[in-house]
Amino acid sequence: MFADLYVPFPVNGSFTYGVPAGKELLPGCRVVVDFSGRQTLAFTVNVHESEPKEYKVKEITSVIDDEPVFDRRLIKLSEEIASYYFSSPGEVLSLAVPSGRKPSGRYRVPFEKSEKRNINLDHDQARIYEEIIDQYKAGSLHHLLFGVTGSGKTEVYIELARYLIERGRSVIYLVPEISISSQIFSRLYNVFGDELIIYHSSITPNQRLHSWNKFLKGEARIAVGTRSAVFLQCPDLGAIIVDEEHDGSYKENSSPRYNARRVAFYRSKNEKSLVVLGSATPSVESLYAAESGALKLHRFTKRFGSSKLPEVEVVEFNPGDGKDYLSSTLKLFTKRAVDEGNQVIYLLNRRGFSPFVLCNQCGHVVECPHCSISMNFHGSAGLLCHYCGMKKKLPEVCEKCGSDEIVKLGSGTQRVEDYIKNAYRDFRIFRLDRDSVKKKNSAGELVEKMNRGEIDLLLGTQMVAKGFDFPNVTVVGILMADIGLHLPDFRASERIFSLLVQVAGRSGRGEKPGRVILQTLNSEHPVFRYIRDHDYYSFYRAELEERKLLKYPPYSRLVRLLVRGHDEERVIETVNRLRSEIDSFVRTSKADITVLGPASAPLSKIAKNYRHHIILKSKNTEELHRTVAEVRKISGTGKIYLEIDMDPYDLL
DNA sequence: AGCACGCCGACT
DNA sequence: GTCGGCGTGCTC
Repeated sequence: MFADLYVPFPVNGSFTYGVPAGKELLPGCRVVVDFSGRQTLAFTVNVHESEPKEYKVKEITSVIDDEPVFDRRLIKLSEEIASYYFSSPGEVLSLAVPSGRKPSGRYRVPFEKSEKRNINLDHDQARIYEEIIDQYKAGSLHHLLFGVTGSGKTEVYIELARYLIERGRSVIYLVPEISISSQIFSRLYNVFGDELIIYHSSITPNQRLHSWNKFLKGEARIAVGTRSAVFLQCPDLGAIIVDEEHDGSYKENSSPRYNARRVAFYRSKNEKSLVVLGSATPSVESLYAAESGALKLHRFTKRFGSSKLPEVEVVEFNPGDGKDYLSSTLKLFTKRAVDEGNQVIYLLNRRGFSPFVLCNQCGHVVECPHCSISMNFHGSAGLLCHYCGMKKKLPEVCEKCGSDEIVKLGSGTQRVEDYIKNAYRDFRIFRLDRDSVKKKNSAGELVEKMNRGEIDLLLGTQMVAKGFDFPNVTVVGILMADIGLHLPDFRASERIFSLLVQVAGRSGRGEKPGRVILQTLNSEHPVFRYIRDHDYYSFYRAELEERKLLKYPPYSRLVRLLVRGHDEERVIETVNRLRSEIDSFVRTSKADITVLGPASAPLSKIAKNYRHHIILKSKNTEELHRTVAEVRKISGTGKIYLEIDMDPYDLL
């Protein structure tokens, strides 16, 4: 017996190994083999009796699974995804299939199970639910739910899932990475109980395998998870729901650089399943697709029940470096809200104390020695690089001129936490950011404390913006709305717009009306006007106009070719060679492709790697693919690496 | 991805 | 004359 295997390396095609005598092996099982001198995991795609003539086969070292953990559908999907993203099927499979060896460990839900709650859809929700079911029966598989924050998309997802599960089908419910701390897990658990599995990166490999198998066998019919849950196997896939579909965390940031949203459409094509995207701020691409008819658009006209959208006030405010972070308007509304027993959320989208440490004499900024990034002051933890994690002590004198006038500029959540604890002495204040979460299970603890009303003011980074549903929050303060708006990236406005709309939407979700105070250095900026007016469409139109002018998505497709390495000269030499290779291919093949660069990437150095990139733009996906396939052999040699990013999320 | 093979420069 | 840089190709 022989087996054709995919190995988790960027190699094309499968490799044939001998099955040990007396061993049973089925396609879909994982094995361990010696591949060019290394013991490696491999994936069985085919078992047969024909011995290869041209080479001598090696024998499989060991078989991991008695029963298959994937089938033909996942093999086909991994081939499609590999070819779209310039990866290999084995690499996709090693990402898709859990790495655990023995399925074990029930996943303990970190929350209490309440009795199953019946959901009553309101008029809007019921209308949209019926619409989707009708269109689904008529053969429309692709849908976009567009509803303001708090309009109750979740209930529609749940009812759709229930409809499909009752008909013996399975449902995958994707959430952004950040929502691990959100309440969606307990909410679904309360509806579906043991029919639900949870699948995200912070459960152990063996737990992942356990959940994978439950879903594979149909013992659980609904799976909620992050990006990689899009690959879960089941007997009959009914739908993939992509909540907060605009979110960047659906895009994988290392090879294979897939976008789970796109994978959902591949699966839909192969398995005839529904795809339901949903957002209060749909990505420009998705709304554009809906307008051109590729997706069915379903609009909620208002918030769920009696709650109204919060009133947004844009306040021109300059914190004047640490003198004051709060405008009098924000202070006023905050105090009033807490006095009335309500809760307040402040967003400050920057961690740490200060993003810059510099010398007042010569202006020298302390940078990470491995990245082209200023180091962030984190109080007693010293200096921290937010890109590579490098830590360093705060220098007592300037590294350059020896002056002892070291100043810290700008402000992050930790510094502002100190400030507001002083400003509101009797408030119970909680900080939520990556640094505070690391310490303890603060996310779960936070949700409980917020629900019990033991927190008056929650301050945090973008983590506070997503997935929380606290009915007593009536005031949201956005402390420095400008942060991130001017990043050199074509999606910068879109990211800030959706972040600010999301956080604004945390306010006034219950009976009481909500208010948002948006503090900015430039209240004239159109993005803030759109947010104030809850006017997604004007934002969208303006953004489309810009994208059209610059031929960015959705008017083109992008590929980013990034060359990186420790030796900058060789990086530049390689990227230049790449460019001339592209030019000559584009010239001879007459491909309709715009080539930008090479240029140093905005983050010109990360973790000792210098980064230079070339951007390809085209309407023609096939020509893009052919061009990249042709030039990728100019890949890194030695310690120079070429990263190919199809449909990049950012260009930083 | 990792590794062996193989071809041209500056050196004990 | 060799050591060693890195470009090329292979791995069942």
